[in-house]
Amino acid sequence: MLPSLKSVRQSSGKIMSVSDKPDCTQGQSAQANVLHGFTGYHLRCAWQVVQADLMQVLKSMDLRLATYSTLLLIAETPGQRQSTLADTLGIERPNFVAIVEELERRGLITRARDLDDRRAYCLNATTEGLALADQAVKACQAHEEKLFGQLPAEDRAQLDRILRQFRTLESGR
Amino acid sequence: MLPSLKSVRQSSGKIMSVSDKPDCTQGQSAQANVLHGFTGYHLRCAWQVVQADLMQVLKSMDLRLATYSTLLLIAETPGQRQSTLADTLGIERPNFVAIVEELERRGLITRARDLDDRRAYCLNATTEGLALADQAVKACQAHEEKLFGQLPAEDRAQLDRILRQFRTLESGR
DNA sequence: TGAATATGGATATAAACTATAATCAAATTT
DNA sequence: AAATTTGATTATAGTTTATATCCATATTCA
Repeated sequence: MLPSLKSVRQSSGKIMSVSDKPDCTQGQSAQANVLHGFTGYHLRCAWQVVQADLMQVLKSMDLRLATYSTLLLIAETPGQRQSTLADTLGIERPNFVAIVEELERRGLITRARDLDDRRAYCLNATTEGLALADQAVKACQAHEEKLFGQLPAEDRAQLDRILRQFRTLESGR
Repeated sequence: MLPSLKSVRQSSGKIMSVSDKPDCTQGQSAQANVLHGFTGYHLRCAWQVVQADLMQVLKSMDLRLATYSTLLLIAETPGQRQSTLADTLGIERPNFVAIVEELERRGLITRARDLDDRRAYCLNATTEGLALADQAVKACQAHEEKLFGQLPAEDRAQLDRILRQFRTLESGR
């Protein structure tokens, strides 16, 4: 999706320095990267680190971020319709079809026709699905501990609080 | 890339409740979403908000996240090679070619053969490229103010500090 | 020196993810 | 009853990311 910007080289050179002639002085290694002045950049870097590890964890259960969050949501709120779930997850309905089909094929969820509206399906997790969801959540908790456990408990709590507040402020826009 | 999980519905139901028979009780609306217990989830949501707005801002200058960060890096560290830049940005070299070609085609950067290694190019920003980079940075600063300006200054500083520390801890792994 | 190997850049290609238009059946509206 | 809307689906295209291969130049080393 996006360049990862993992380890942006540091630069000491002046920002936006003009160079008329081809400048091939490599390894001059800059010290001040403008991006480092952006909170958004740090958010991105942090999420990238988390995502990379998370995808590894989920891969061991043959789950992707999309199938994981879908399975979890169905397990938590049984009986919901596909379109409702897709909206909740912010996934386009057409793209959601394949995800649901995969989960059903793997016996993790069931699709039952809604008696009140025969066009709609009601999605529910099977026993196996619930078990996998449970297992996945535990794995993700361990993953979170591994990643964020290094932060001082105080900072970790602050981070959570501030991110929550940010979202609250933004959603009311 | 991933489901956005924008507005995960809240649930009050017990987590992982088993449902043997098709449960079509819609709108039961859950209160406790396991995902809300994960810092990684909040990071993701926050980044999504920032990203969406950022892309809008860049779009007005006909830039994407990839071209924006590439242009900025070239402007800051002139004379670097393509492969070095690609590595720095975490972009696969083959995918980087099109990005560089676009920037060159638009007259924002130049590619000069390295005299020491005639296989390599040295990338430099043109005057127009530097101007656009400057403009883009200013636009992004405004965007940051708009988004994070609502947070208490104290929280904003904390957020920055903690995210930086997180990255430092993770990079030493 | 000359053959083997490595590297910078490019091409081709595939997989994954995201987005839009259109279809079908069932529901709702007028 | 006709027109419109909605849940689910199909078809399709655009975007991003990843891998294998190729060419030309550099480097290594027998």
